[in-house]
Amino acid sequence: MKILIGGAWPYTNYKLHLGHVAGLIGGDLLARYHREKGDDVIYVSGSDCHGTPITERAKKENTTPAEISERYHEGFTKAFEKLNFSYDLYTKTHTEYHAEKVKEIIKKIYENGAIYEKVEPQAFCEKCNKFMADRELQITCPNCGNLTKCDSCDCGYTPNEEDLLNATCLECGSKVVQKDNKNLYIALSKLQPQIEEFVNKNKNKWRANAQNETTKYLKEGLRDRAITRDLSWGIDVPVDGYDDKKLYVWIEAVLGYITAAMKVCEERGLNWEDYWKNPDKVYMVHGKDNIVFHSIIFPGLLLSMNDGMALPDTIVSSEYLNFNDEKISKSKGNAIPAEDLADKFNSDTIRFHLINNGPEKKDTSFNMLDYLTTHNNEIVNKYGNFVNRTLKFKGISKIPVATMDENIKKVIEDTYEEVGKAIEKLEFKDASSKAMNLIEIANKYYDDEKPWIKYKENIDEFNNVIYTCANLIVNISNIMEPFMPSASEKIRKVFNIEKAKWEMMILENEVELGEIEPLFVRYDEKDIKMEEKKEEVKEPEDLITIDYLDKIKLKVAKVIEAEKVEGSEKLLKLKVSLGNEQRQIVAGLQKYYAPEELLNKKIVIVANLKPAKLKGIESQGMVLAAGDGDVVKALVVDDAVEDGADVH
RNA sequence: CGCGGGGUGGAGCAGUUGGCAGCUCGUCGGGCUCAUAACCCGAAGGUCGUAAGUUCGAGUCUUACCCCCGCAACCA
Repeated sequence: MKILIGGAWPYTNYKLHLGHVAGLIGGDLLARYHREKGDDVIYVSGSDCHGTPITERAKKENTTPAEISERYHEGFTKAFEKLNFSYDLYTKTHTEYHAEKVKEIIKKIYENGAIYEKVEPQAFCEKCNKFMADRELQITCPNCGNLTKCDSCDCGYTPNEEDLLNATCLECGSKVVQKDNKNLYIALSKLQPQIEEFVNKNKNKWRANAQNETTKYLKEGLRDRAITRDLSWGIDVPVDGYDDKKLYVWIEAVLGYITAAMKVCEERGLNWEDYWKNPDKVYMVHGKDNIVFHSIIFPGLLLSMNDGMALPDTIVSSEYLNFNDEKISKSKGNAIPAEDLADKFNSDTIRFHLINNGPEKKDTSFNMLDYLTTHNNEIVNKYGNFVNRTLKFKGISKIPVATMDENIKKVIEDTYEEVGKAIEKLEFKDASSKAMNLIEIANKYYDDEKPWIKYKENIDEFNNVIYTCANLIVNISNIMEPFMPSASEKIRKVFNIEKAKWEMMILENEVELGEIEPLFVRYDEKDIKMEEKKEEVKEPEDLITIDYLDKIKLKVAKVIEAEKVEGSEKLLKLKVSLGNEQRQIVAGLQKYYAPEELLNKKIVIVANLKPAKLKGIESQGMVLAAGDGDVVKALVVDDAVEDGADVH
């Protein structure tokens, strides 16, 4: 069987966190399972490097989008390695190869007539000389009165077209104008019947959330979507007249499933078309926020290629993993970087815990204490200990070949079947529980047979029991391979087994037992206490993240008026110019400056500090100053710097 | 009346087409000594968010309400 598995491409503007892993681990589970079955698997993914958020981030950090995305791409790669993801290729969208292949595909779709040009008025900032996306604009929300980005307001209001007429550029603050802009659109509306047919055909193979979400969009009727953006960071548009634009990230990122598979095939001397045009199964593994891109946009592109491409028949979309019952978000500071956790704890048990407690059908919550419980009480105690009590049985140095218990043999066979079935039904939690169940049965068998008594009273019976237990271990390692690959590998080493297989394995030769290391090491509650504390504090007091720094908007302001505040010994009232706006600021500088001393100086202010009233006078910012005691001086900037300039 | 997901023993969850309410952890009691104080057995503990309805029978279907969470499409 030819199996294609595509894991979602994580976006390179933040570290890979446990939420991502919880959604993606299913892909690795499927890949390892199918490989054990002897299927021909191509499992790919990569980092999504392009798009607006990365560009914005780069600007703020005064670096290049390439630097930002590369930094995170490296982190992602390491995190996946540490968690034993078995991608055939983990690449990124910012490669020559991907760009070239994407351009070929888009060109083909354009030539097929499924991509067309449309001219529409769009917000344009004359000062920045560019077209603006909604998220790059701001307005005063007509609903709550606060300043907000134009894609949506915190109060829940979504600005409409009329509201946007008054929008200002988030970057320079000037009012935007409407100007005709041309973009390429993909004609999804025409594909409605084909996509509906595709969805209906595969409905029962998808996770329920994917079915629901997709049906919702289909019900509303598919809309054509722009596939180009006014950006400088991304993949060039392979159509004349679009030199100043790039392809929309989602369009090119999903094509990564194809380009990465092409690359794998190229390296292995295979024909990629054998896979993408005639696979037995195509799995797409991602979180619920990615559903429509995989269930509508990507199939839309595949159909538009009009080239016999297969469609993703199995959509494995997970819900969200929360942390301590809160949504994982970087602003809350509770996004545990996957790499850090993998460094400090056991990657196998992290995998197992995330699968066994994963957000399969609804959001679930992760916390360190639960993880510790899974690690110690489930895996160390049951799995680790079963292996240990068999292989380190006092007094024996080898496992003899004897007679296997028939009941146990049957149970093992059933477990292969049931766990396999559950995995194929995408019920990974159930699969993990059933696999674990075999280990519980193994421990029970051990206790029932009492080998420590048989060892003294009946050596033949003892040999049968210990041989049966050894066979249990070997088969458990096969069944657990998709969940906990490192432990399985350790077991294979002891038994000189080359490869995990999804089938009954019976030992044919006696096994010499050398120095056996424990499969897992127990953690103390103290180990995680440290972790939890650190996470709760979010960041140590003296270290802030770059994200935090981004929140503080520092600007250069020219003092145009300065006077003492009536009835105050400390305060000065200043009027400052930020170029396009003026502000009133009350600062505690009277002791250190005569008002006229400050006039015309260029100082630095915190521009987004919540306004406060001091002595009844509103202060719309804060002056930065240095020193304490008798010497305090405002930060003065060179005259060459423009009023209102960002400080970074 | 924007859309969606969810509320099941102390905790985390499973309950497919309605048919005596299950699993893991934790708690309590007992057993064992091969093993990483691990393993095995037994027990306690739930009026399945609330109210009404359909049905011989509802956690499972219908309606209303309460509470929690997520998403509102040029945002990955």
